[in-house]
Amino acid sequence: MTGRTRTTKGAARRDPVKNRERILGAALAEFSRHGLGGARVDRIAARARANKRMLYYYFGSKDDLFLAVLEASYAQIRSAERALDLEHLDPRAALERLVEFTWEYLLAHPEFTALLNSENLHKGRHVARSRRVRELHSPLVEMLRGILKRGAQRGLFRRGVDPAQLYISIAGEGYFYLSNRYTLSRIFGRDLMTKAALATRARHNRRMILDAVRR
Amino acid sequence: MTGRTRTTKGAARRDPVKNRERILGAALAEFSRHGLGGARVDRIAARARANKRMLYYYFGSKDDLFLAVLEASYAQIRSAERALDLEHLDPRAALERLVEFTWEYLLAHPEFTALLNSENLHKGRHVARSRRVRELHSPLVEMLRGILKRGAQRGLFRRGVDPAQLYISIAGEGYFYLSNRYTLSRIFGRDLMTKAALATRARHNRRMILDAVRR
Amino acid sequence: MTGRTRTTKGAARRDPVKNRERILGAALAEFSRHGLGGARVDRIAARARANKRMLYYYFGSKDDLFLAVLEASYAQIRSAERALDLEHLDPRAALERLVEFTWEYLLAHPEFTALLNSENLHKGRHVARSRRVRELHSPLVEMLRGILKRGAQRGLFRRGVDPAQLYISIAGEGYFYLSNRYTLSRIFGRDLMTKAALATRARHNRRMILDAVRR
Amino acid sequence: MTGRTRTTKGAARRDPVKNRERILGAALAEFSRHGLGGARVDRIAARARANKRMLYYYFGSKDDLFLAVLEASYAQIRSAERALDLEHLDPRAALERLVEFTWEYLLAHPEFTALLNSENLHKGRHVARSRRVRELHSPLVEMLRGILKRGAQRGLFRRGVDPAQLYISIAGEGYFYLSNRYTLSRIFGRDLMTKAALATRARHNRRMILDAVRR
DNA sequence: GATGAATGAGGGTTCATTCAT
DNA sequence: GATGAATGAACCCTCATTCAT
Repeated sequence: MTGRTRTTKGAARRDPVKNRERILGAALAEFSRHGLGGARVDRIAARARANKRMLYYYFGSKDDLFLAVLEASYAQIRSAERALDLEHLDPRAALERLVEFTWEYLLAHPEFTALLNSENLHKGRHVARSRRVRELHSPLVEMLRGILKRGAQRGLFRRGVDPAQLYISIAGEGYFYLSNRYTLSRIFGRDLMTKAALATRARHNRRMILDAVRR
Repeated sequence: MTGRTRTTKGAARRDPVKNRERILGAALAEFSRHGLGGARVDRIAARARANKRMLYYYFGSKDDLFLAVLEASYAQIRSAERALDLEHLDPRAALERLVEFTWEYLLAHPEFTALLNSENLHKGRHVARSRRVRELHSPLVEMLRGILKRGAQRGLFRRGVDPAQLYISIAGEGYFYLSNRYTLSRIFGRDLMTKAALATRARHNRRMILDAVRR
Repeated sequence: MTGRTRTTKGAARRDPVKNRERILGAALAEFSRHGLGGARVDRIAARARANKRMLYYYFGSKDDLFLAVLEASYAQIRSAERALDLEHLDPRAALERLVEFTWEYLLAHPEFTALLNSENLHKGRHVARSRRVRELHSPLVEMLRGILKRGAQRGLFRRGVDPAQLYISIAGEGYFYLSNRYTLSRIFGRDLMTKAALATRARHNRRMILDAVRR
Repeated sequence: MTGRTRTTKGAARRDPVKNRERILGAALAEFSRHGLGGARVDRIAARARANKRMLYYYFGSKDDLFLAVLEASYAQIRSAERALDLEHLDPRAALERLVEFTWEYLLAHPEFTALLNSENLHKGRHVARSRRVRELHSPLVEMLRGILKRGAQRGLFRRGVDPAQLYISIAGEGYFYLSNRYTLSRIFGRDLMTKAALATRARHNRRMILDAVRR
């Protein structure tokens, strides 16, 4: 008999924080792989090495869990965006960096795209009740506003570009290509996800956005 | 055949073609509303005023039905694309028309977007086994190639624009905005689907694409 | 345009007798492979290259079809039994021949065994309503009676052997071995259906029966 | 633990062992009555006063449940066989006892016969994947071997009788008669299951087997 | 005789969730 | 905090059968 009276079985027991996090991670994987409708509570619990009951204990319901996953995903991308340090770059370089960041984030986080598609399929009914998501507006729009302003002042960019519209274009360039990777690859008859194809697309994106602000 | 009465109970009986079509239409609605995983076979049957068994009689399985819906949707947009008559327009007008068409099609057919998202969530496993989808490549790429060529010859456009990449950008501009309408509206704190917002976006799209080919 | 106005498609159409027979043969295969409960009307129709409706046209129902199959199977074995010509053999040889015939028939017609098992699972409810089956009593019992009598008269066999009981033993020797071939092979850990194993069993059967009538 | 009341609704709740056993018992009844194909999961659940879901919780699938039933049935007969105490009996009495036991077991447990028929109809595909069934070989063969040896040593039985073949004959004598009780009764035109008929058959069996080992 | 289309009931199975401990 | 056992509704699919032609 040691001081431990309880035998744990692999997963960290009696560590609520880690348990919660493991469930959240498992849920992210499941929801992004199968969508909200196709996700299975059992699989989430199994993947998290947690009791199914715990899932309800921590999150209340499948829908609430989905929202929690969404919020965590938004928080993560916002955090990454905030880490961008563009002020010291010249406007063109800053804009390029922003385009690259967006592309690379979507490329590295296909779960995020999948999650957004699920949420929009359900008419945004989860984010609608989330104050947190509402507050997690992207800092990129404001960053863009600053870059555009600096660029215009220096005569590099044309005036009158709407940073919100441009932000949507920046995201859209990557989003459509990456989210629809399978159908597009099938229709074009070639793999859009090869290294070469991705590099080509990244170049195209940069050019598209820079051309959009050209004088 | 005279006008003999028919004892039907709502749906047109003994009209296989129409019954099949009704099922397909109901399935399109259901799949685009709830995704593949969330779609319910019972609801499709009910909406089609058909016996649930008929659905399997005609299509074999839920997955096969989903593929049939996808194929029909692709066929429809391809048909609409083919109806575009751009050769007689000057290159700039032709390009604008093409951008407008794409935007308007996505706007008018949100089911198509939803369907594509579902299919890509499932890694394109349905289109992968469809020869028909493979053959239904968009004529827009070739149209674009022609427009770009004419524009370059006349000195209106720069040379070297890849029509496939540009096609993806044209689609992407509208796709991201419309597909993510709910989350974006929530995050921006304003309705992106008002008449005014849509008009603004349409203008932005046209300009983006025209700027991309500018010399 | 030839004299034929109707195009047939493989199966002999407009030949009711053959169609009926093909259905019966397909049903025999299906029922013996899957049992009454596991048999599928669709598979029978497909195997018979017949329209499913025809099956009902000819036989009325799945149960009636099962009975028809049973009756045909009984008729066939009775016919084979009747073809046995044992009168001119000496009693021992006649008895051996009868044992061999029974063993070989069961070995060659596993469907018959399967059918009987199905029918007995259902408490004989099909044969109960069949006058034909009632009338198709085996001639073997009478043959046996004759053989036993001749053998006893010649002092070869003991008196008082009940031909009905002996008939059941003759059948039982083979039936249990062959009907339970899979479970027995599994439990004994060896294949009971090899040529050698079958020969050994056949020898054993003959000896068992001859020993049973020994003085 | 005091005598606190429990709110159950008929079946003993929260007693996994008993619930599992009740399901197994209900499944045995259903499978032996209707065969594997004809058995209904709903009926099993109803008979077990259990939720249909529990059946899958405990056994995984209908097929797995069928195997569990088979294994339990084999275990039961093996246990009964093992309880036979034949060593102290003289060889002839021991052999008679063994024949009687087999006959009486089959007579008392028609479900076992029905189960075996079902399993063999399906080509033994369940027992094939069961290690447990493989290990549950009958002790009767070894018992028989001992009896035959003792009998031969005392000059009561002939030498060279194969205990495995004889075991199959012992079982076969009863199996065919009892398993085919309905068809045989119909064909013979008399009830084979009356007390008198059964006694006659039991006598016949004993004699058959004893004659088979006679010198 | 023969056919494709249609049907309602029910098949086995799985769902998200909650109970009792 | 944590767990195995339990639940009813609903899932996709298939059944034997019949309709209209």
